[in-house]
Amino acid sequence: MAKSAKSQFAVLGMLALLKRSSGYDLKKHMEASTQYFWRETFSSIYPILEDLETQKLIVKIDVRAKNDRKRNVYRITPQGTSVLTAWLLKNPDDIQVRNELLLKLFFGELVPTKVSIKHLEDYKKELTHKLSVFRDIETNLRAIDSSEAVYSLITLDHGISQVLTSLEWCDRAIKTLKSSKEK
Amino acid sequence: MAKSAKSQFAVLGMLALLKRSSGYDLKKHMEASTQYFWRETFSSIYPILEDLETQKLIVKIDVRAKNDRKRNVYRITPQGTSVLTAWLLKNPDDIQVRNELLLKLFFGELVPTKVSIKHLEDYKKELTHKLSVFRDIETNLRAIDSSEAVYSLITLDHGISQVLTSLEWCDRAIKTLKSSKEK
DNA sequence: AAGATCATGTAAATCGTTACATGATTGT
DNA sequence: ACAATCATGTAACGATTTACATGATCTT
Repeated sequence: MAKSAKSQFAVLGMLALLKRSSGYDLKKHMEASTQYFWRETFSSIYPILEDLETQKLIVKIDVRAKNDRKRNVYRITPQGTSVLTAWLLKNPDDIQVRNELLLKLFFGELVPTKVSIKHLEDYKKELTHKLSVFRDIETNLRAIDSSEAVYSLITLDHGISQVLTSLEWCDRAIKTLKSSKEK
Repeated sequence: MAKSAKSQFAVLGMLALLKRSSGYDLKKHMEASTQYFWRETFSSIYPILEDLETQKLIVKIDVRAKNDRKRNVYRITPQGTSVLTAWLLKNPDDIQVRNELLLKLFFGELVPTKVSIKHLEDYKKELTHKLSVFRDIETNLRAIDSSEAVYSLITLDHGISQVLTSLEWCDRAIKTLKSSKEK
């Protein structure tokens, strides 16, 4: 496996959780769970599945139950599990963030104050939407036995608390900009 | 300029703020200010400066004051300013996040609980360090006239509040994992 | 004299996104 | 019949990171 290959591990891990899945389903599951901290596209998933199969970390299995569509369903192999586990044990690398909003705000003195305020207000809308999506996911997760969803709830809690903090920060920033404008 | 070219705008914007700077100084300034939400490497900065010069968005200026080292100092041109401003007005794209810690936590059920707890505790250390760096920067910014540093303070406030929230989240997550372990 | 830091770059590898392409099946 | 969505891929491009490379100047 390549040096970094984070996408490969994302796919391998999802497959380990799902037990058996096609590339298509994998994507759909990620959209409903990891979307806000990790996403993959079909264009990355399919080649990765081939790669993983070549490395014998996963195998294609024949499931063609009653009138099922033709699709490539995979499961993880023992080798795959051990490669995945080794990665999970390693201390995660630093997240390299690139926040375009913050960059534009940092350059704020180069444009009228109202531009920065506009960006912040647009961002608030996004955050509010995100929050409602998170709340829905939370409701669904709490409906099933929450002890089964411990890890989902932890990552979700991260998302919710970050969003709430961001909303408060937006308000503070808007207030600061409005008052600095008056001077 | 290329379609996205966010790095180019980061360089162009820094140059606009600094009035005149070499690639080297630009990098140093970014390390002291935007590092936690935007970073560039020398390998990207130098080619970008050449590019921007070719496009006449910046010009090399001759500063060779008393025994100064030889270095390429640039300033932004009027064209550069207008290209930069146009970009600053545009609504920033969504941030595409990839958080490896959250991904590993999401896969937490595949490894012993203590592994996830370890990751969280390591992360807390990082966050604590980051917080102390932020506090130092804050002290320095408040020392100079804070009305001059509005935009720096806003981005810094973002960093500090995110870190504080993350620390609280870590504690909640660790607590949850410890209690789920007992069952 | 030596080590740190200033200062600038090139080349290769890696990685990720976007656009393109195709066809089957299901629901209305 | 038609639209939506299931399902899988390829190709091109764009962007970023890492490794490599070099030499000057400053500090101790």
